[in-house]
Amino acid sequence: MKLPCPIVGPKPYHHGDLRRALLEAASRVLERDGPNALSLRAVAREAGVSPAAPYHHFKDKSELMLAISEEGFDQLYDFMRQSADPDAPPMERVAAIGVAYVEFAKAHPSIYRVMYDRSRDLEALPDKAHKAEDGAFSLLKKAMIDRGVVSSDQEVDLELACIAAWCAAHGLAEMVGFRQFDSLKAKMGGEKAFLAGVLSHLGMFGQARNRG
Amino acid sequence: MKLPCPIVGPKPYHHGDLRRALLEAASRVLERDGPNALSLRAVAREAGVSPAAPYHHFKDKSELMLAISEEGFDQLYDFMRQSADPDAPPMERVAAIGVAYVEFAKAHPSIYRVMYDRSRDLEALPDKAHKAEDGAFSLLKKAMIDRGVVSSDQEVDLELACIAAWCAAHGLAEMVGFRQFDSLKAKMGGEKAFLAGVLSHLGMFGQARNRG
DNA sequence: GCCAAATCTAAGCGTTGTCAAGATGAACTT
DNA sequence: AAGTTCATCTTGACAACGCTTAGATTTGGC
Repeated sequence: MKLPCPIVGPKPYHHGDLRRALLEAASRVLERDGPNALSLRAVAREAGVSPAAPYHHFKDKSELMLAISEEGFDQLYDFMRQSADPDAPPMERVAAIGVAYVEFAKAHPSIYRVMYDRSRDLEALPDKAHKAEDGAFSLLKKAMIDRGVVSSDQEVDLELACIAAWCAAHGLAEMVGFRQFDSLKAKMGGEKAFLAGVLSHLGMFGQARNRG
Repeated sequence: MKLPCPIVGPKPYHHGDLRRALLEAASRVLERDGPNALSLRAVAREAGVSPAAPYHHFKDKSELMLAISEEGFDQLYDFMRQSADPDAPPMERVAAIGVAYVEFAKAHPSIYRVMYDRSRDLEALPDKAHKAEDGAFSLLKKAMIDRGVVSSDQEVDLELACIAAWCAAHGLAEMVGFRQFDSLKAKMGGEKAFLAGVLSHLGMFGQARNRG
């Protein structure tokens, strides 16, 4: 019984494309049962294959997780790009990128967990996400250049500004859901206002900083 | 064979104080074998008891991890406090707190991992770390007040500034070790300069922002 | 049509978190 | 001082996990 899968990549043997199917199964498990339930066996079960089948497409569990993580970074980049209107003023564009980053993490918390669990294990972001010419990092870099944040040492300072922005967005993305902030969110009239308020305090995102 | 443990709390029965011993064993395992090796059984093994013994002191694994996490936040606070000279200018004090935060995470990466793995699972920081009158968060708050960052809506804006700072420090702490930044660190002449550079871009830490 | 390679299954190893049942020994009662 | 109580710890077991090996099955190339 061969599954009809006309858009086959380099691995259209028995199953059709088990590698692709596993990644989609993983995504389903992640959305349904959360990141703690994402075991290699659970993914295989969800895809309808034996627990050992994934080992023909991924060296071990951590390589599967890495692939899931990389897909997540791709999706994150897509969302950031489509949120950053290239015709908008650079200031707004940078802010839009920051908001998009945090909103993605909030909309897909399980994926985001896996993305950074892997990155912390490997002590690096996926090269695809960071180095790629059309990756998320270079999107931010271009917006930063347009905004003109550089000072004396342009090359280094630009890089630093982007890294600082990424770190700030990541920290906020991981902590924005913490219950300690609930009362403040309520006091501000919603999480959206809270988010904008915090971002306004983070240098590179904040045109709102001198509004008070 | 009773262990001599004169400073007994409410549980000085067979072992002496297994709860304390387990936390110390966990700390040893963490430093020696890293966060991925921190299993309930490994901790019990390190403490020299059976795998089921911890269940008389912790409801389940996640409660053990939470206790470890809370101890970590205590240590973090101690380090932040002793790094923030109360007689220093408020500006420097805030910056010192930020540097201390990141340096703690860098010095004890395994503990820091457990601290935030638990927090993410529970979607909250330990109440002890956040609410306590003498906790790390209120230390930051006081320094922020002295520095005078508040704008129109003082109460809310102060809270936002502290949250933003915490998020930024956390993001930086988790990402500062990523290998993608190695070349930039080298170009800047060391990780210390890199760290200061990034912090200077993060609004609430940066008196260096207008130095360029 | 056949062979070699690729793919998947079956079975099993060692480990993990967790639980129920029993052994142990300190503390309280009388 | 003996016996009871009860928190503490051990033993043994279970299901689920990551991973490995051996074998069955299908595919593509000759």
